[in-house]
Amino acid sequence: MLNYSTSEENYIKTIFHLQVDNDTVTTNALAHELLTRPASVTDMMKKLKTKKLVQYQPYKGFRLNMEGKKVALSIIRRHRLWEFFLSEKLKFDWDEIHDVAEELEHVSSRKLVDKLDEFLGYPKFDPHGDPIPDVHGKMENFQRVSLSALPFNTLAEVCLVSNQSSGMLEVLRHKNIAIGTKLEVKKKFGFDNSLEIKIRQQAPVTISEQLAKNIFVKYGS
Amino acid sequence: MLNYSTSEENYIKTIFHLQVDNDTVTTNALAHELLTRPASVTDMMKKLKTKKLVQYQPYKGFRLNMEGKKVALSIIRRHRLWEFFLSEKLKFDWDEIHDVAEELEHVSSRKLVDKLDEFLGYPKFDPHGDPIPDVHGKMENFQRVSLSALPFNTLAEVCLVSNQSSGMLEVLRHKNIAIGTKLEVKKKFGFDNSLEIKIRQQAPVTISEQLAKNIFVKYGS
DNA sequence: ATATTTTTTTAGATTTGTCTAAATTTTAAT
DNA sequence: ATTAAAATTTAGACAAATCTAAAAAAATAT
Ligand SMILES: [Mn+2]
Ligand SMILES: [Mn+2]
Ligand SMILES: [Mn+2]
Ligand SMILES: [Mn+2]
Repeated sequence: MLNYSTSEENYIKTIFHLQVDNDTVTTNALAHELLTRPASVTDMMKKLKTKKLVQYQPYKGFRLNMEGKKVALSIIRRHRLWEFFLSEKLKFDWDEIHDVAEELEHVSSRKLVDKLDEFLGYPKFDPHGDPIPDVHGKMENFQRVSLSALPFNTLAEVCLVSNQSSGMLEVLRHKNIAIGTKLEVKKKFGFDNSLEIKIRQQAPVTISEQLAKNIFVKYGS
Repeated sequence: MLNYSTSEENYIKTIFHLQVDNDTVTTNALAHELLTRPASVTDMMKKLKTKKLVQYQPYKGFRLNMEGKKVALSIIRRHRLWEFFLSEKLKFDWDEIHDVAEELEHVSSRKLVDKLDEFLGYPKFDPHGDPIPDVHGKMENFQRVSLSALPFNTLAEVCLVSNQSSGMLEVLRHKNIAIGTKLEVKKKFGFDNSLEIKIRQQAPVTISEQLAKNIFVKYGS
């Protein structure tokens, strides 16, 4: 895989994210996302086309091709591994890691990334719950977050309980929650950050903030 | 402290290293060191002068001023902390760390560097034995390396023994070596990498490779 | 179907960092 | 003191990445 400039990488990565939702990516959308001007996007699309990373016909929008997606995944891999490092090892707060990772992701030594991955224990998800691509670009196709970070009215499945104390297990059994349980969050009470959740046919249940933080769910396509 | 471009930082750092030996740094020396052309150096010196980081009069060479030195030290701090990280945590070989650190040093988040420093346990020396500047730019003014990395005929002082086993201590006592002993390496036998060392008035002694690797000495201005 | 608005592209300029070739200054040699 | 050589600077060009303003194309509205 060739080396690309920081600017090229930022374009490639952002196209990747945009084309998940929108089949074909528009000049304006990309310009808006990258805080740049449509004219700059057009210039870059010409360049990425000659480098055979995107399909692009003037006025018709663009998409990454196979090679483009491979490059994008390797950038996303670096970004999320660094985010994990910053959060897990350096104890950064969640809201501080993104901007730093945005710079670190452009240090492109293959060996660095793979050794970092090993050092971190091959994590599968970054601190935001987004899946981390492995060496081959493969990753889980769902998000994994704590219940307190799950968007409302989104069906999700319990996949992990971080605190395994007997007290925790007791309250889980009482509320009818176990690995594999499908649920959604209906409401949050700002007073104590407790959540009202709904499991299939059952009546709504209330969950404390502490409990919610220790229950991890997966959701998404 | 302002932010500087990668290119500016590489110039600043290299001037710092060159002006240790040479009182005033020349255009050619810097161009040679940075693998660039003298004309490019002149251009950059004009810029660094307007940014008040160097003293520079055409044809007279240049030096970093106080602010320039401060910036240089913060770049060297980042460089050496990352080298330590790569070697200590990611288990890179010594000869692979420099090029990667050359890139990582330009990620300038202050918080990142300070948290990395903390994570690493505030190391005082990088894997090459070069001192690491602290948050305030202060550092030891000597090198610390294992005896096997000490240049020939350089007076040095034993300051650390990494292996404290009784066998180790026995052989050290027998050879009259202790913390504070002043010595120099005279010769290396390629066959088994053993070293001939000289302690003050005493007759020369031979030291095995294994032993040499565990004895650390300090030397330099 | 035409006119209007929005989107996208082109044309031309700018900034940063680099280069080569030529001019200038300094240093060294005769 | 001249002359030759070396070091440095200037002049002018170029590539990368960006911008503004104008032109062109596509989408929308009447
Ligand atoms: Mn992120
Ligand atoms: Mn980025
Ligand atoms: Mn560097
Ligand atoms: Mn080093």
